[in-house]
Amino acid sequence: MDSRAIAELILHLGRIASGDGLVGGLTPTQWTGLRYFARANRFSRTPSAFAAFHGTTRGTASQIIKGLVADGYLKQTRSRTDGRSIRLDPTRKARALLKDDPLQALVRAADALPPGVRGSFAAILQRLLGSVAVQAGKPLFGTCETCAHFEGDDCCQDGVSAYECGFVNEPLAAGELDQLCINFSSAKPGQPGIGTA
Amino acid sequence: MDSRAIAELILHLGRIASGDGLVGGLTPTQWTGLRYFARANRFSRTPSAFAAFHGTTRGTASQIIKGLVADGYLKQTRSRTDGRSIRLDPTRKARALLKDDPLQALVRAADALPPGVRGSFAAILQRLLGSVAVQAGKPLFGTCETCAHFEGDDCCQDGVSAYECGFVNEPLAAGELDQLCINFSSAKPGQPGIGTA
DNA sequence: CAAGATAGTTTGGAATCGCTATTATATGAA
DNA sequence: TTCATATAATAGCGATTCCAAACTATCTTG
Repeated sequence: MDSRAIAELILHLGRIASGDGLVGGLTPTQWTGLRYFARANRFSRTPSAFAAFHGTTRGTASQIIKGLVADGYLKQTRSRTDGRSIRLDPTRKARALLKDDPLQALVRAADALPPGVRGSFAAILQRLLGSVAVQAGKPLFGTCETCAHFEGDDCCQDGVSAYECGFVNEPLAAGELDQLCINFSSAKPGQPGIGTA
Repeated sequence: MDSRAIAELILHLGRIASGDGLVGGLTPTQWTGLRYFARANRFSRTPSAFAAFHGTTRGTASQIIKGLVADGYLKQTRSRTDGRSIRLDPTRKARALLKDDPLQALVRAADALPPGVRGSFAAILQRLLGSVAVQAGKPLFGTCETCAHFEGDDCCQDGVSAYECGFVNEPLAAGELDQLCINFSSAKPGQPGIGTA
């Protein structure tokens, strides 16, 4: 009974926090896209990855992206290794607009929580998301922190490449560790992730 | 930094939990309407109240309701005291359909949380919602439990009407205390509500 | 080189939503 | 009473969104 109230609360909170209609010239879907490309790592800033994240088709994702590119919020770059693939990077204009994100109301509210509470609250949200994603058969996005492919040399970092992704076999910069990745895989049972509660 | 991740998590969780497209013959908005009228108290089951809750216009709310009435999920009743007002009650068919609510995936996930965690988690969600609603200038819906208009005779219940609403001046049945109400008002500072953390 | 898979785009149609009247009822003042 | 204003609900219109399917281009495999 209480669980149902929680589920409806999450839905409702998300709805009224994202704001209706145009805010700062962008529609709610465009805001979602902008937020995604501002938070995804370089392997995940593609139309297909966004479609998977957003739970929609590639066609719809393509339309959303087209609008953002036309308005100068995203810049397209063809991949050198794969001629089909396109990477989308947020422009400076996009970064500036994100300051006026209608979601900021919720961000401020979360910021007012005590630090300790905030951490455990986020962990529970992540847990719920993982459970729902599995039930819905959708891919789960996550960060290196709890990813099974993450190979961090916490003990013996001797040079430039202290961190590496075991999935794409490429070094990772420190700033990339908290970005969203489509290749995320839950840490193996016998080898728990770093920040696991 | 962490707060932003929380905000985006809530948005994302709500989106993928509500399911895309038609589920059980209803669109996501229709599901929202059905859930609302199944959880709102008798003072709040009107088109206007639903519009306020859903953060949309009465026009849009009216359309959503029209579809649900046409499909036999809601029954309209004109108010005896106000000829303009209409109350909408979920039918038995609606109650049955709610068993197949796509949101059940999230409900199950929340149900898997430890009882103690679940309670505090819900309290934090409620707190975030209150904060966001104030910032967005939208009415906050809530239950009698923490409402300033609630007059419960916890100590001296002598007869039939142990509970009463001070806003509409009507007695309340025990089963109505956990329903959503549009007249909700946060408990006064000097007189904290019952379940306040 | 041919066949199939994958990345991305385009198009057409259905549905949704917000805005703006419009109708009906209620309330308050002259 | 009568008029003006406010509120509850609905209807029509235009813009947007979304999905499904078809399509192009590129990569991979046999």
